[in-house]
Amino acid sequence: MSEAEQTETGNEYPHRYNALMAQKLEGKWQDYWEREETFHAPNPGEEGFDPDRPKKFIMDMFPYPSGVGLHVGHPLGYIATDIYSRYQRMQGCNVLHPMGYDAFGLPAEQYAIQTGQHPRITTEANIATMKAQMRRLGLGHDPRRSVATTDVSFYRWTQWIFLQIFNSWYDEELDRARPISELIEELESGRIEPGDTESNPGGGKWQDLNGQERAAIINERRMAYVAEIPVNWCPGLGTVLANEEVTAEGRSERGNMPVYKRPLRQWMMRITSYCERLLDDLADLDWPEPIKLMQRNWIGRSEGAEVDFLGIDPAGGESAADGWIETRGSSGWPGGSPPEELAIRVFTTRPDTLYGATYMVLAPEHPLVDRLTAAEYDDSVPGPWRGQFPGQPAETSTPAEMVAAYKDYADSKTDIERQMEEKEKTGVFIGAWAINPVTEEKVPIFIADYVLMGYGTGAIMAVPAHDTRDFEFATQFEVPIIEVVKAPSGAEIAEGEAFTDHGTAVNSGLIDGLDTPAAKNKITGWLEENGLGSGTINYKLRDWLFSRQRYWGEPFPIIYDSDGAPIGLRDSDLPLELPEMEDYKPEVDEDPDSQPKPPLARAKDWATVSIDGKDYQRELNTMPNWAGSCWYYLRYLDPDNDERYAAEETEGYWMLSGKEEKARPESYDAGTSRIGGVDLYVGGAEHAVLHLLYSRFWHKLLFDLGHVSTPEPFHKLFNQGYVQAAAFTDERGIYVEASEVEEKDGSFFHDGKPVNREFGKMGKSLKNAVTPDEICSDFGADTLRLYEMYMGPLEASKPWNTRDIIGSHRFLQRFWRNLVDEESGELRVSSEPADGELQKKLHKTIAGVRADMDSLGFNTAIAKMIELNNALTGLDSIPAETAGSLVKMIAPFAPHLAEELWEKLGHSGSLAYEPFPEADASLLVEDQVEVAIQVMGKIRARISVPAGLDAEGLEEFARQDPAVVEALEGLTVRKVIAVPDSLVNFVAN
RNA sequence: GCCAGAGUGGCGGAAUUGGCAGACGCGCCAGAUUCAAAAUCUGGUGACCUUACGGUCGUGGGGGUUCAAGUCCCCCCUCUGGCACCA
Repeated sequence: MSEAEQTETGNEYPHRYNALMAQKLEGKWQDYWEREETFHAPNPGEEGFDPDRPKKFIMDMFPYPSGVGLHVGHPLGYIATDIYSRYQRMQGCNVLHPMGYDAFGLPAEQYAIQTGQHPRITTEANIATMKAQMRRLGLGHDPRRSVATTDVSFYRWTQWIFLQIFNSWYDEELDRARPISELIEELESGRIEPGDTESNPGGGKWQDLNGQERAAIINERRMAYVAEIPVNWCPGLGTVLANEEVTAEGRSERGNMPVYKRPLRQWMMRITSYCERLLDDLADLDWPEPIKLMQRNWIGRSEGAEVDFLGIDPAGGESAADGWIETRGSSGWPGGSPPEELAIRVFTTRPDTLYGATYMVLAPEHPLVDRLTAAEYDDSVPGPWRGQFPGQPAETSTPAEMVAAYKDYADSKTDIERQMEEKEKTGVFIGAWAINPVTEEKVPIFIADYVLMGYGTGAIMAVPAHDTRDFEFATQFEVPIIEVVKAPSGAEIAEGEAFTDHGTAVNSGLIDGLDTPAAKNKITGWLEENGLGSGTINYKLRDWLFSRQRYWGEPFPIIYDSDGAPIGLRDSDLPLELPEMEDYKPEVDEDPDSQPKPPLARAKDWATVSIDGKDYQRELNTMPNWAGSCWYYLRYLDPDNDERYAAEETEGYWMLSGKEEKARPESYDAGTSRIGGVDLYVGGAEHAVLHLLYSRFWHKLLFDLGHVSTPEPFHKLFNQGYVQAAAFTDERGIYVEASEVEEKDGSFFHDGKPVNREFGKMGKSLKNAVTPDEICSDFGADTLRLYEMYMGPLEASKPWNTRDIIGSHRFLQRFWRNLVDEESGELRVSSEPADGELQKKLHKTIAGVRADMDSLGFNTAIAKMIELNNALTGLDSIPAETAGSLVKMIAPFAPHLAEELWEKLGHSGSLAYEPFPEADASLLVEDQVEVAIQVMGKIRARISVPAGLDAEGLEEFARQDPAVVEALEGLTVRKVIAVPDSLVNFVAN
C-alpha cells in the first residue's frame, strides 16, 4: 500500500507527514505567498524599500520555454538559487530573485513549425506550463519581474540597445566606445583623419568628401556594421550562424546540419575591439577558473610580429624586387597595408625563426594568389611541389590549372572532411617566389589549406625546423629544412620532429647565440627599424555575426535608403514589431550554394516603409537569439519602465549597490574600478563562450556609453552540474523506456529481454526523463528540493536515482514527527530550555550550516541538519527554542513544511523574513576532545583530554595510556609529534 | 593531439591549512512492534584473517617527499568537458 492510500483510508496516523499532506500544505503556502506578495522585491523609491539592507541580485540562466516542459535535471540550479535567495532574505538582505524566458530563436521556432502553430502561441503556452511547474516547486521568484524576450515591451529595448551599438564607434586611443556623433565632431575638427581605408581609398580629407562618402566612412567604423565576409551558411536551417554556434565537426550546434563557408553581406558586431578588456577583466570576476580559461582560449591572444615578404612578379622578372629592402629602410613600416602590390604580410609568434623560413604558404582564398600564380612551371621545379591533393590534375598542368583545381578541392571540403584526412598535408606550389626580408633569399610560395584565411593575415612564413605543421608539409613536399633554434643542452629532441620550444638562435645572422625571448626582441626591433615588420598582438576571436534569416527573432531597427546605406530608426519609431505572417517558415535547402532568403522578405507591406514622404526598405534579417539573453538581467530590474530600459537609480542599486559611488566611463580603469554586477549567476557551463562572452561585450559597450554602472554584468558565476540518469539500450542499440526497465541480480531487463545500461544527460532522446511533477505527486516538492540538493555538490554532475529520494522524504517525515504527534496532531514542543548538550549540538549545527550555505555546500548543510534531527528522535518533547531554530534552518530547503510548522509553533505570517539562526560562539568550544595516539603512524589508542591542551601535556597523557605503553615496549622513542586537539605520534624504533 | 576537471564501500557522496578515511543518505542484515505485512523505531554494515580479544590491507595503478598523504611531487591508466592545422 502506498502512503497516499494509507492516509485516505484514515488509519492510526492521520497527522503523519506524507506525500498527500505535503501536497496539501504546499498548495496552501504557494497560494499564501502569491496572495501576500511575499517575494515581491521593492525597488528604490517603492513602498517597503529599505535602503539600509544590503542587496543581493541572485539569478539563474533563463530557460527556453520548450514544449516538453521540465525534467528533474532542469530545476537543479533553480532550486539552488531559490535556497540561497531565501537564506539571504533571512540574513536581512534585499533580495532580487527573478526568472524569465528566452523565447526567441531556433528552438522556439522549430517547435512551432513542428506543431504547425504560430510561434507566439506555442511560446506563450510553453511559458505558462513552465511557470506552473516552477510554482509547484515552491520557487520564490518575484512574479512581477517575469520577462520574456519575445514581449514587445522587452524587445523594444533590445532594439534600443542595438541602436546604441549601431550609433557608436571604438576610440582606440581612449580605449572605449563613444557615440557616433562624437566621431563626426572629431572628423570635422580634424582631430581624427578619415584615413586610407576601403571606403575612402586614397585617404581623402573630410572637408573634400561628399555626403555619401562621409556616410561610408562613418558606417565603416560603427560597432554594428554590414560587411561581406565569409560566414557560416547553414542551408539546412536556412540561416547563417555565428562561429560559436558551429561545432568542431562543421555542423550547426542546433539541428546538426552541415555548415558551409560563404561570403555573404551580413550584420557584424565589433566584439574584437573589446578583446583586451574582455581578457583583462576576467581577473576580477568570481568565476570558475575553467570558464575563464575557456574564454581566454576563445579570445586567443598571441603576441608576435607582422613581417612583410616581397612576392616576385612571375611575369616581371626579378629586377622589380631589387632595392626593396633599402626602400623600406628609408620609408619605414607602413601601418595599414603594404604599399607594394605584391608584398605578402605574415603574422608569426616566432620572429626569431625568420632565418629558417624556407618557404611561404598562403591560404587558398588569399587575394594575392591569382596575381602571383606563374604561367609555367620552371623545369627545375621538383615533382612533389606541383601539387599533392586528392583528384589533382596531371603533373604537366600549368600552375594556374593546379591552383584552380586545388581551390575547388579546398572549397568543396567541409570541415568534417578536413578532419578525416587530418595527417596528410595538401597544397600546390604556385610557381612564384618571395624574398625573405632577413636572408634576402628567394623562397617558394605554396597554397595549402592548413593556412586559414580567417586567422592572422591568411599567409605564413613556414619554418619547418621549428613548427610541427610546417615540418610535416616540408617533409612531404621535400622543401629544405634549416635549423635556427638549438635546443638547450639536456633537452630531449625527438628524431623526425620539429623542435618547437625555446632555445638558442643559430644560423641566424644578427641574433645568433641569443635565447629565444631575447632573439624575438632583437629581431623585432631590427624589423621595425628597417620598416620590414612590427611587433603585434593577434586574436583568434572574430567579430560577431549578428544577423539570422529567421522569422522568430527581433527585427533590426534599420532601414535603407535608395543608396543602400543603413539608417537607424529614431527612438520614437520603436518598437518595430514583427509583422503577422501566415507563413513564417524559413526557406531551407539541401544545396550549399543556395542563397539565404529571410522570411520577412515575404511580408511585402511591412518590408517597405515611407517616412516623411521618402520610401525606405526595411532590414529583413532578424537578430540571433543571443540578443535578448545579452541583457535580460537588466530588464528584470525595472520591467515595466517605458522611459528607459531601467531607471538609473534602480539599475545602480541592484547592479552596483545602493551606496557605492558609481564607476562611470570617465573614471573607468580596468585595474581599479569596481566590477559590481549580479551577485550570483547560476547556469550550465555550455554557455561559457556564447552567452557569457556576448553578454559581457554588450555590457561593456553600454558601460562605455554611460548606460550602466558596472563594467561587468555577472560578478559571481556558478556552474551547476548536469543531472545524469541511467539509460538502457536493447540488443539493436535502441533506447528503451528507462522507467520500464527492471533490475534482477545486477542485470537489467526490459520486457523480459536483457538490456545494456549507460549513463547520460537526462532527456527525451535517451528515454530516461523524470518529470518534477511525478516526484511532487509521489513525495512532495519539499522532498524533491531536498533530494536534488542532497545528491551531491551543486557543481558536480551526478546520477539521478529515484530509489534514493525516500531518504530525503524520511528525513522530513522524521523532522515533522519530532515536532508533531502523528496521532493527535498536537505539538511535541515544550517551553523547557534545552539542556547543555543539546544547546551545544544545535549551535554547532547552526555554525556548520551557515558556513555551508555561504559556500553553496547544500549537500553537507542538509547532512548536518539530519544529524541534529536524528539526535532529537529520542526526546519526549523538543524545546521550543531548538524547534524554532531548526525550522528556520530548514526553511530555505523545505519552505512549505517549514512555514506550516512555523505556524503550528504559534507564529502568524510567513517566516521568509525571519532572521536565520546565529550560532553562539561560546557554545562552540568543547571542554573535552578526543585525541588519537599513534605509534609509528599507527593508531594505538584514543584518549579524551581537556581541549586546548599543549604538546607537553598531550604527550604526558599519551604516555600513560596502557595500549601505548605496550606498543612502546622495547622501543626507543626518537621523536614525539603532538598536535593539540588532534593527535600524538610517537616515532620510535 | 592540446588544455581543464575528476577517479574514495554494493550505490550517491563526506573529510579547513597534510593530522583518527568512509560523516549523511540509499541499499543490505538483525532485532523491536504487528495475527501478518507495510510503515515506524533500535542496532549493525569497507575488505580480508580470527571462536574471541585483536590484527593486516585499503581512497584508479606505480614510484617519491614526510613522524604522518585521499590531500604535496613525478610517471602511467580511465572517464567527463572544452579546443582542434590559430602560424
